[in-house]
Amino acid sequence: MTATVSAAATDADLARWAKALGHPARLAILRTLGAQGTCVCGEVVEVVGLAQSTVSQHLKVLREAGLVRGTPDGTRSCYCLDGGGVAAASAALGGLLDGLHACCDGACC
Amino acid sequence: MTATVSAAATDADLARWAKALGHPARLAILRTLGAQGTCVCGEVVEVVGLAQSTVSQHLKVLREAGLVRGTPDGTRSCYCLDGGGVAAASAALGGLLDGLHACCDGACC
DNA sequence: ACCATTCATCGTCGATCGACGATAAACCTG
DNA sequence: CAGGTTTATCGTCGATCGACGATGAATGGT
Repeated sequence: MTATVSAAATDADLARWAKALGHPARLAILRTLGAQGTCVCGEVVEVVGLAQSTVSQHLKVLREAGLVRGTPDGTRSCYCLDGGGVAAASAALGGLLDGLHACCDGACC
Repeated sequence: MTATVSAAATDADLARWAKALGHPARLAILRTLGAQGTCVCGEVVEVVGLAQSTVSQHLKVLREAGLVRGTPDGTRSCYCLDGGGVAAASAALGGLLDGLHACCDGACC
């Protein structure tokens, strides 16, 4: 089932994912999309308590980072988590962080 | 050992960690610190190819995010990865991303 | 004691972010 | 077709980022 998670992630990819995650509002949006399965922008607007245009901007950032997919559905827009993107980001970030080992566990610094 | 990794990470913590990771230069710095066990700012400067003041700024960001520790060592500064911080960030980010499940695997969006 | 080295900080500059309101486009509904 | 809804985009504004050079403080070496 690990379809496209194996693509080597560059540092630019890592940074893009991390940057997209680096804002509380976007975390709230991701959680909202994941928890409720909510797909409608309007509901996200209510949950995060920001202006509709601001939420739209954050959704755009998340979409361009590949963490969220969205398709227009009539007058509304259906936004979902991009499972592949989330998995790739998780693997890449986890791999990065877990691959780091401190040179000295509290000894030298 | 893994003493304080269990502290509940807030969204603000998540965002701070992710933000600190959201820049290629800082990823390079982390990798440099991890790979070589390098502790001296000057070496990091050479590796990442940025001005010394810029690297110092990035190191400050990483330190304030809790991913790196640094102590002055004579005229130099000894910078190391903060194993606890890195582990906490990894656990928190991984937990967040792995806890998200798409409402529809490619079906609705 | 003097000088060289190393690093942190300051000031600056352009670029980007984050928020908002306003507006436009697309789409149902009556 | 007219009116209402939903969303994306534009323009704006202040704040922050990211880069640099210059400066200063602390230390080590001669």
